[in-house]
Amino acid sequence: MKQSKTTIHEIARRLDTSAATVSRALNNHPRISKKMKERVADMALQIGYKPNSMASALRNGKSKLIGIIVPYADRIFFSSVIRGIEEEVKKSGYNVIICQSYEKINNEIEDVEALLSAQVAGMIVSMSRETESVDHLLKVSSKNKPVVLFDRTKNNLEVSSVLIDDFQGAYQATSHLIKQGYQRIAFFSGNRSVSIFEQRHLGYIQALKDHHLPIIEQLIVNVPSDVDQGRKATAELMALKNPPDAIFSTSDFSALGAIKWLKEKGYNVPKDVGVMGFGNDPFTEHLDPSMTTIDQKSKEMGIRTAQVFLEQIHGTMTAPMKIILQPELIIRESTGRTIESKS
Amino acid sequence: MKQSKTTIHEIARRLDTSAATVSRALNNHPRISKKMKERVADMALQIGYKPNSMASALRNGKSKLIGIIVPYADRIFFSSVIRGIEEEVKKSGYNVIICQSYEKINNEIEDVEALLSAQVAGMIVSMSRETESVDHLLKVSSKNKPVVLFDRTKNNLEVSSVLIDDFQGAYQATSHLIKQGYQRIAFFSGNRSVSIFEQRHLGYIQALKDHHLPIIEQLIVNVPSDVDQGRKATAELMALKNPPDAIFSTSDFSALGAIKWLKEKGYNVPKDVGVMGFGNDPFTEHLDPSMTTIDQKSKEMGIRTAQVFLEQIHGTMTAPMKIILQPELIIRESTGRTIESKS
DNA sequence: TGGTACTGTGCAATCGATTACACAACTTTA
DNA sequence: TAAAGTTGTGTAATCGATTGCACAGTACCA
Repeated sequence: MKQSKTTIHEIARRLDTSAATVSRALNNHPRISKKMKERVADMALQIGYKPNSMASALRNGKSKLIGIIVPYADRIFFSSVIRGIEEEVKKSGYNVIICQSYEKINNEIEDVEALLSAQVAGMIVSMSRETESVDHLLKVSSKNKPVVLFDRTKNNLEVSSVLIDDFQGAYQATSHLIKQGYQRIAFFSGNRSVSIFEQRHLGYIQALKDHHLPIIEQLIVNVPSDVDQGRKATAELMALKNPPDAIFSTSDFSALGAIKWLKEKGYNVPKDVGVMGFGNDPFTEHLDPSMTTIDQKSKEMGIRTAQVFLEQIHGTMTAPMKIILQPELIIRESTGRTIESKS
Repeated sequence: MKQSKTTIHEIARRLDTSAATVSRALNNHPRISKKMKERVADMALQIGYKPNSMASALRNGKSKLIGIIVPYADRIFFSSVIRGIEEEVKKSGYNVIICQSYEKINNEIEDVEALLSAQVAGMIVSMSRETESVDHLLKVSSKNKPVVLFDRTKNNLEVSSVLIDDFQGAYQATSHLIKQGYQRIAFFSGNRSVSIFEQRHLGYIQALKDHHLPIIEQLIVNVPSDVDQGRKATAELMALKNPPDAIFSTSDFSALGAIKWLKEKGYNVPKDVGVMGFGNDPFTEHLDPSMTTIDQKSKEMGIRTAQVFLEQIHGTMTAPMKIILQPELIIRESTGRTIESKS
């Protein structure tokens, strides 16, 4: 009941002028007198005027909303990126709409439709595992709305992307294990059809080659990111005639499974078997032994992704760019075998 | 270039009818003939029409956007609630906008303004620690937009809220410790000015009383939710003449600090000292010993919060309601001292 | 002094969807 | 058969902000 409406028309009415003048005054239009601008500003403050962003978005076709699509909002990597994005775009007056694909391409497509319907200015996406084609995203960029991918991307895409250097991460991880004296390093690959896992695989291979270690196919296994799968895979590996003396997992969760299984069976981690994860999930720090892993710079990734997005918006859609962040090796106890302590 | 515009006017033009008819047809208006509805539906499909939700929101004053304000989007509890909310409201065609307050009241107020400006249909909020007054939220509900609080709330509020029964959670936790044979149970309280921590404190006290154990003020300490603070507090408690034989922390993080300190100093957890957390953060499961804690039903809380919100929207703002969820005691190793094994 | 330039403001259309009201054509009822 | 009701659709206003165009008034210039 206080103030029925707080629109520019209301301000205009009270100031006995027109809505056009009020609008221009608020937008600091050069042809409006200083005095009028002040009067408008005062009145706006007085009646608590807040612009209706939908109305202006409708009028000029550009909203201040950014759609974000991630597989799951409660996975620490994604929520951390989201945090970074929100933090960064808020400065420019944007808000973020979150959608979850649950790793399903159909949900992802529906989310894109819903976000287009909501008239977002553009989208930031980390693709579902199922996603093969990117047609649904090209449809967005063809509407002149920027699309920026992070982490989960496809190659040769006409959209920008922000990634970490998964090859480097895996390379550093493997090299670290080698320097610690491990010789038979098993590898838990993820699904190699996903680009990030393929890159990690290549980094692992390259590190072995560069250190003149043989590539043993038997030690390379496809393990989903899951504690129990990590357990199972470890059990199988350790049952080999020539079991590995270290495990490098592309996922912290399967690495956790490895550590749990090894501890249960009486192996000493890291003395008997070294274990290294990938992701630097918060739990890795608190394990016993604490887990060596690769930090993916998730919050930084969010910030950079947001920056790329804003550049695309403001720079009237410059050419797509690809930003590659360097991951960080986090050395902890689970790989802490110095060369001399090698049994 | 494909299709310049896909609006109801375009459909009307192609079907040689009016936008009004198209609008009615799409909304299944009873006065539109079956045949026309079919023709409109076909054409809509053909040109890939998607309603402009901003235009309709502008027209009828109700958008399909819900604002969510949390302290941090990357804290597992909040991201988990967000996940639940998104999952639930998506079914009704709503999207969620995420804002972070970073525990600052000023940010929270700004977020409210931004969300109002974005014309959200209502808000779901978990208040910052700093927040004392709720005026900024009443402003929203006075605009006839529902506000639902979760977890962090204030009493005697004219808005709905969804909480867990913190009193019960703490009561169960304390009782569990007592049943395990612990006698001198220390309590890491959070900031008691925050309602949830106050409730947990009361639950702890009541459990002691009901089991005829003394309340020892020395064992009740205010410890922020933080690993190092937990360490420090534990060190101080264990230096007492009569140190505790168990610690119940209102936060998993300070409980973690306790476990770490105790292990480092050679105490056996749970034999020498039992430790119990609150929150069921994912890391608690993977510790050694794994941590007994209280699950806060975060995803369920999100779903229930969303349901309450939608009821308020659709039920033309029924009276504010308060939903109290029952927490769940998750028994793990860190309190696994059976009575007979008591030294 | 007539003409050009600039300043400050208003009018009206626009963005896309919705809806009260109007009305024509047809059907039913008395 | 005239009155009343029903069916199907169109007209135009509306939500709030923006902006091209018009125009009045003043300043400046030759």
